[in-house]
Amino acid sequence: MKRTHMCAEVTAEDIGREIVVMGWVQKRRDLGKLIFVDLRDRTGLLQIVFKDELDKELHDKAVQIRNEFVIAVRGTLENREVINPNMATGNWEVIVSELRILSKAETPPIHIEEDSDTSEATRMKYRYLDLRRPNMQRNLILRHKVAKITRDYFDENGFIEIETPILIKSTPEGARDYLVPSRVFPGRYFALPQSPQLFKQILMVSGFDRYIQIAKCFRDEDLRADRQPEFTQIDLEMSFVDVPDVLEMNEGFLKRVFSEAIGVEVQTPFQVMTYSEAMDRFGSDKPDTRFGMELIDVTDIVKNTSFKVFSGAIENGGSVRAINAKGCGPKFSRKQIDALTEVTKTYGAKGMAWIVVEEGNIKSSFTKYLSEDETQQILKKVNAEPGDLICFVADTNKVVFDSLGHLRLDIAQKTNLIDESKVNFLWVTEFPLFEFDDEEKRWVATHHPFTAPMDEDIPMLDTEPGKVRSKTYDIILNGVELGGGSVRIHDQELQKKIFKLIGFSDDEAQKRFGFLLEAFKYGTPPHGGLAFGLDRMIMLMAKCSSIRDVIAFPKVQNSSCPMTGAPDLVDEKQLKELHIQQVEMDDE
RNA sequence: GGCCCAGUAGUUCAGUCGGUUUAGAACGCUAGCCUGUCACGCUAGAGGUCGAGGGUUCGAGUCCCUUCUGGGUCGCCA
Repeated sequence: MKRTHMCAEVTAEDIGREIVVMGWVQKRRDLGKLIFVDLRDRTGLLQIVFKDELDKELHDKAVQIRNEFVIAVRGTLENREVINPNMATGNWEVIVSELRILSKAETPPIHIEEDSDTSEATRMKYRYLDLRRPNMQRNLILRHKVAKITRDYFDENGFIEIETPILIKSTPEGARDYLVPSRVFPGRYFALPQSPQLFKQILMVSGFDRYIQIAKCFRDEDLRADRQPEFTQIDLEMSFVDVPDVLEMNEGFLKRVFSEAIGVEVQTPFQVMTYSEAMDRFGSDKPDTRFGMELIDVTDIVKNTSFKVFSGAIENGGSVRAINAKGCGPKFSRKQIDALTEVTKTYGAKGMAWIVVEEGNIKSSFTKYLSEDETQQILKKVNAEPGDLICFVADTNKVVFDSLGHLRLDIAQKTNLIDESKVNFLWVTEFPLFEFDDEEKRWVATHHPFTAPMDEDIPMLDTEPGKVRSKTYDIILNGVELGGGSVRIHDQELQKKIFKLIGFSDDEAQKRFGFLLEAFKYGTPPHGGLAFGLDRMIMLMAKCSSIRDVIAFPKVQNSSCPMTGAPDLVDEKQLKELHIQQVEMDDE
């Protein structure tokens, strides 16, 4: 038998024709002398019918059919006696003349249906069954579409797709590397790439002008709902560009891919916000701009207050800021406000001060320590109205931003403040070039050591490196970091200066990135690029809450794969070839 | 490494204060009946290491300790 149609692709024109369809048995309804089977393939369902009166032998065979059997049927497509309006192919059915049971099936541990409520553990172990579910199939088909549109768009804009190696040299900064032992060189290791960063810059030196790759990347760090140890980036790099060129090209890409893949039309150019503005207004470098509740700085008002929690934080160089949860006063009990305090403590706050505004009265955890004037000034500054719940954190700026930024999201979620239909793209730009690493007591590159400083900030490299802004940009969608990149340094003298600032001696720089520095000696175009997290992009497009749902075979939280049992022990012989000896671990 | 949630039939769950003969329900599964079902229906039945180990107790699915598994999160992720 040769298949003529996919299940859901039959049309009215096929009525009366003999067709052959193949697939899995979704559901069997055995009425005795009449058996209905819903046959499923990638496209959907089609009802097939076995009638005892037409062919006794065929009917007896059909009695054996069970869920998830793989069968092939030949038959005639007919109009149904009773139409099912809830089914795409509900007008028709196949009157079967020939049946082949291609494969039997045991009762599956996962029911194949649109919304499974099966546990993650079972889904991961039986991933092949989980992937039979229509929504999982849709997710992976969407992923395929996005990959295709990506290649089309960048191809049309002069980008060349080039593969970079998976076995590379370890570069110590950044995330923990996955290592691969060398058989040929005892004691030496390849690393798996955390991103193709250095290779794509070298491709610019090679003159390819524009590079694109849908690249697998690896980072040996702990997992999250939106983080897997191996993940996929849409990675690109362009020559002879500055920041606006990169932004424009990628806005075009996002506009196109959202339109073609999911029919969502977005306006370009996107909103652009500097890092410093994002932190100030939202306490986050990836603000969700679908709602307000922005941070309000009350430091000036309480600078000289006798309330030590506030004045002490300010004396130590910190600040006091608030968010006003409009109308949330009556919605939160004391117990729930305590829960909000716990949220802020997660991010290092020592506590949270609050005011509930009532008609002609306020309830508060702290205003008794303030003067009447200070309280009134605060209420005015935060635009307090009856019904408002105002939350304050006083600490270092880092803790204040972190805790209030997350508290803002937490309250918005709890009170359904977020308009889920919004698609808010946002560029966050001008991240600081350096951060001070308290442990190592030195400046480290915020993005990576090849990121260019803003031209006008270059003079500050010598005086105030912490204030130097960089030519960086992150693309944020509804509070999720979708990607980021930068314009790179192409000037050798400037590069040397940066290395020096982050405490790399010439020797060290040579040892770590020598090949790149060597390449830069032979004529380097100005260049910059960006990488999108493909998994996250698909997750948001498919409205999933975990990237596991858009990856065919993801890892679970401890980075293992329950389906295959990886990672696993290997033969002693394999280890010997790789010059690896197992060391007994001490249990302490 | 820390904190939080969950683990009882193939699946999803209920199981009260530690005590009610044999740990229940729904779906699924098995068998029989059924000619227009599509949440098919009806009848009967099978199915349990209550994640594992230890402890407390006259008595543990229930309390305590340890551990495993899955999830969320902080740290981590240039």
